[in-house]
Amino acid sequence: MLSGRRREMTPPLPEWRQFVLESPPIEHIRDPSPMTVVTRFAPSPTGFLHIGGARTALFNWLFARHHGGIFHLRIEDTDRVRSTEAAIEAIIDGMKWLELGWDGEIVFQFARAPRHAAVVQELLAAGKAYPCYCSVEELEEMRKAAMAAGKPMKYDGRWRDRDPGDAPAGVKPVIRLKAPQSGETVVADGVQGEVRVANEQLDDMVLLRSDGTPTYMLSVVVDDHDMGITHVIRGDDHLTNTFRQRQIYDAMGWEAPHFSHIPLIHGPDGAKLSKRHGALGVEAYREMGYLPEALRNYLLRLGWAHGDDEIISTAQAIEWFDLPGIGRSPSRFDFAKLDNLNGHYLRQATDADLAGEVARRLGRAGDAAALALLARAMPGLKTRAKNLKELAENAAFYIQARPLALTDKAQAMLTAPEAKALLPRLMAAYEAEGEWLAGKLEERARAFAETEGLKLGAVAQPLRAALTGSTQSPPIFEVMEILGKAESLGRIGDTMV
RNA sequence: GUCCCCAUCGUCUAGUGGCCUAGGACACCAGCCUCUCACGUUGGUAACACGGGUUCAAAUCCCGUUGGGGACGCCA
Repeated sequence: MLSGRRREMTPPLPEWRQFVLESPPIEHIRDPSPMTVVTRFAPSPTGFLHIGGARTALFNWLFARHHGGIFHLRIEDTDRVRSTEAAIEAIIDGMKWLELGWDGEIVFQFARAPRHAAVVQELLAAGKAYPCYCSVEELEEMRKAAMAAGKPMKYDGRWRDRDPGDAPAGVKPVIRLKAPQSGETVVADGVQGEVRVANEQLDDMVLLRSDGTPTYMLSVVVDDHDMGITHVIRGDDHLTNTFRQRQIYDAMGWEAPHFSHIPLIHGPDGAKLSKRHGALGVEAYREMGYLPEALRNYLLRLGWAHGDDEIISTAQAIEWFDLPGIGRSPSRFDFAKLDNLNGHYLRQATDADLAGEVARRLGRAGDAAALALLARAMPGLKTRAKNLKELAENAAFYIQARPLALTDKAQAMLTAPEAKALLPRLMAAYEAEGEWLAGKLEERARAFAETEGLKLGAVAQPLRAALTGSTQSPPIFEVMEILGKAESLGRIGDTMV
């Protein structure tokens, strides 16, 4: 494993750069203890950390934490064209926001390319790999012909046993694995069970590109082996890749890790997740006002179950998480359920934390007075919002400067003759109030309504419009207490000009 | 085209042959609470894709059909 000592020696560079500088690419970092569970999350930095990746990361993290093991983050940046630093940062920010901490330094796959190439040299020396000089045109023809003939689309192995002397001049070969041509390859999957495929279906995969860089198929195997990964938990889309990877493990005589392929997440329409529905980066969920603990709980329940339990704290999840609990069928992303869960965690959050978040969203981060006011208002506010964005919108009236902006409905209510007649007298009654407490204020409103021959609602609604600028708000007498006498009377007065 | 995987209420799921006239949660509908909107609470609608087997007994096991998904790159 990666040692803690190395971390202390690292220069003050961005955390995610450290491994690149510190790690000698050709080095075995296999954990000496075979009993320790080691998992990893290995995204490719070609985009943000999307929701499916976040769930994969969560499962790996939970599994490692459950077993007191190690969880690594590995950036699969071997595609130099599509990998970007912005994507790397987005992934790291996403992991941090979700509070999925990794152990050791981040492993950058591209930095280990020399090690990957060295493994291929071993394979070549052992006669388990060979150079192939096929052109992309030839390959394309092969695929077309195979499809037309109703056969699997694969490379036909024409350079497998050919004399290297036949090599066309000036062509750099790729290196392919000399894969078994008969029999079958079996994978015992932790989720899908035993899965097998006939080796005739598989072709001799490319290990090293003609420019000498390793392919994904090779890199994952070498890195997972070198990092001592014991359990690979990843998306279902890798299930068929596993057969090929298995062949590399076998060729090297390495023990393969235990695989678990979790079903993919689909959009609400059952189709592949697109940007239209859930395939947003986790930062988009943060922006929408979802809490990391809510998202974790939601993602956990999407594809994993522990009986009828729905609300599962992270501590509880670590205690309970296991492979048998993972479902085998794909699931759809459902914002309604996420909203419900988020509402739950929102109500659970402390008023101070919420006030801070709201103040930030309203551009009043450092405003101590606003913070204090919001914190006091939070109990009434947090049952009425399902996310932080909504919470901030609903809280805005508390800290807005007079005169208040009014919604159309509030405006209509205040311009109605009944209200115009009512408010001045009600205001006069409140000016006499000495104890500015919700209970007292309500008593006074009730008494006032009775003498006027009105229902309480007929008094409370205009009051609400005047004090909050809206027809919906927390209990209005609670609002008055929090706002204070001066501000309350001021707002009522504003409606009479 | 070839191979692989999947299939319980609208959605997430419980269920590992009898405890299931299928349970929970979200959503939805109705009631209660109530100064609005929420929260909370009570109740309700709603599913084992289809067809064959195996068995005394099948949502659960087997086969097929249909439907969905995934993989077949010198992408990851």
